Amino acid sequence: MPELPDLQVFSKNLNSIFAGKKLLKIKILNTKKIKDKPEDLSKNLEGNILTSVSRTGKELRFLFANGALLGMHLMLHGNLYLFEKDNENKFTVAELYFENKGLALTDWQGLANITLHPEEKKGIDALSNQLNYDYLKRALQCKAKVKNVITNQDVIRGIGNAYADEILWEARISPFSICSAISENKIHALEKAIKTVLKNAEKQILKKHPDIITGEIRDFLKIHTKEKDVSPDGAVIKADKKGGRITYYTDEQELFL
DNA sequence: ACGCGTGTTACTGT
DNA sequence: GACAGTAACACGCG
Repeated sequence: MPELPDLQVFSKNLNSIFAGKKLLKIKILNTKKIKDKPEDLSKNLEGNILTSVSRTGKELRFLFANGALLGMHLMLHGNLYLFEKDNENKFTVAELYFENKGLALTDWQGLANITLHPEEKKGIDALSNQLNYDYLKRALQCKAKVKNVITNQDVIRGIGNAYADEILWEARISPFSICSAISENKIHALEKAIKTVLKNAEKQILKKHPDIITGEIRDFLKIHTKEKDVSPDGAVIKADKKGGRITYYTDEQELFL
């Protein structure tokens, strides 16, 4: 369920809890989406000290002192739970037993997963300094719709359906705009909106739920919510649904064709 | 009760 | 090839 700002907070909190601790055991309970063999995971990770937990795109990364890197993706429904001795959570995909506490990854669909040594993806993280005007300008040299491009993880990593709507409203760009038609001013606005929307969301989440490591907080979203009928400036919020995914937008957003 | 909802991949269609 | 759209994954929640 979570998007980048949630994951950013989770990674900080997981880092506080587990960095410097030794992983005693890793157990895989659902192998459906896990390509690594359980014995390979054990061999590479068990007995090693966790150096840090970080986030890149929508992926969490557990770096160990021996250089091993474990990627974790929560997908739509992944949840993380701490446990003391025994994990009793339903739909557990994997369990990590650290010396101080256990961490369980659950997902009723079984789609959340972990990957040993995840490959470097080609997209740039949404909060990276490399995501500047020049990069966006180049990325937008195409005929696709802007929302499809900014949620394409091969272009920008970390922006999902909900925050894409928030960002495009903040930049006052219609999600249906054709990328190559977007003005330079609006590309600058888009760059700024990506940073401000995501960073502000992280701040809001930290303020209300400083210790959170799972779930999603989005009660501060301005546009992508069915709770609201109008934008902060009073424009009617419209919804466009396709394939079970909803795009929320208003006529305040300039449409480039 | 039943519609919703976040991500990714694989596939079809234009 | 470029781009859009949809199903599948199979539950809890209100």
